[in-house]
Amino acid sequence: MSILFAGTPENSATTLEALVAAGVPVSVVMTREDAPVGRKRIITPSPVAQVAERLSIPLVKTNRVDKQTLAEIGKYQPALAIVVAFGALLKEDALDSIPGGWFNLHYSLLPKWRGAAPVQWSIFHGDRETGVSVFKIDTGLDTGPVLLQVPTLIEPGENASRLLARLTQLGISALLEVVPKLLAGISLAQPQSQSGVSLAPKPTREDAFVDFHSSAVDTENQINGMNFEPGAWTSLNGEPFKLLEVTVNHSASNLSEGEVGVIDNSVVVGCRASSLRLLDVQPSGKSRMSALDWFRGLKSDTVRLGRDD
RNA sequence: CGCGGGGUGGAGCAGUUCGGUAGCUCGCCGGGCUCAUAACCCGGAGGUCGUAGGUUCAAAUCCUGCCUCCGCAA
Repeated sequence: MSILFAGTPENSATTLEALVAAGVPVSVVMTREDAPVGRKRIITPSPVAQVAERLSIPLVKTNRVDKQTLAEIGKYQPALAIVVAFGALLKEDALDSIPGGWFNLHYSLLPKWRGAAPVQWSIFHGDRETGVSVFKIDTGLDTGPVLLQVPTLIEPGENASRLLARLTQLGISALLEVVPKLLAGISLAQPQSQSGVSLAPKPTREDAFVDFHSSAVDTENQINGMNFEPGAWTSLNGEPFKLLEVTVNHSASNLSEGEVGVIDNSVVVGCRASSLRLLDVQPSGKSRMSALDWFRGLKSDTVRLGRDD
């Protein structure tokens, strides 16, 4: 009895490594093809590929799960497949090709936030609770019956990167609970609820643009949800300006929306009827820096963020 | 060779157009004031101006190569 593990990014690689360390019999790994990374566009194997190579597990690199790919995978005769952020949809012939079926680890409490970016949108919309779901993949987008869900509270000020790190660990424990049962032929899948469905498409750069016309709470949720992928940003003198770490400011301010000032030794920007403290920022062409350092080096005293002049 | 912005004491910046003795806001160290302080006052340490070469009486500044950080775009 062995399994196929399919995945691509960092959190998927972490999961693969943990499963193997716990004794899960992974006989073959599928990941996306090497892709250009960074400004220099250096062709780089995915994090999952790197872990598979280090662990000497057979590796199949492909961007589409077609007949040829299925044939290659078939050589290893996996009893079932575990998918953690692979990055491609599976068609019916693929789903039928593995006897035990394909199972996905998804970072939300389905049917909420189906799609590519559940972590980002759960924070963006100010959810208090999220979690992980293990479900059996069908031809829909994250619509299959659920085997196990583990909830967790979203912490105040938690951004998508930090939440993903926690959910990765939670997901590992969920898989370690489910996979042995699946290998033993035990499966207790429950259909997803018809109500409470929401979609979590990959955020656009526009989704991550901050204009400070919303309340400080909503703006903080937007920034934390969009960090660090694709990255919350606003505009400063027509240049992009990244907002890396912020928190709601609870002391009084009379700053207008987008206006920046210093209050109680911290940099504050006005939002609708409220304000936000800037902690870490990144001006265009510069490395990240503390907001105080940034403000100290400015020439002008009147600074306004978020306008598209 | 995709477009673009940087590299100046520990941090963030000015100075470069028009070469001529290293500046600002902080931080740090010491002292003072204060019931006290992240506030205020006085003093101090700390810089091969990314790097290699070139031009010049003289280069942070002008010319050339290289290294490196970053924003877009992909």
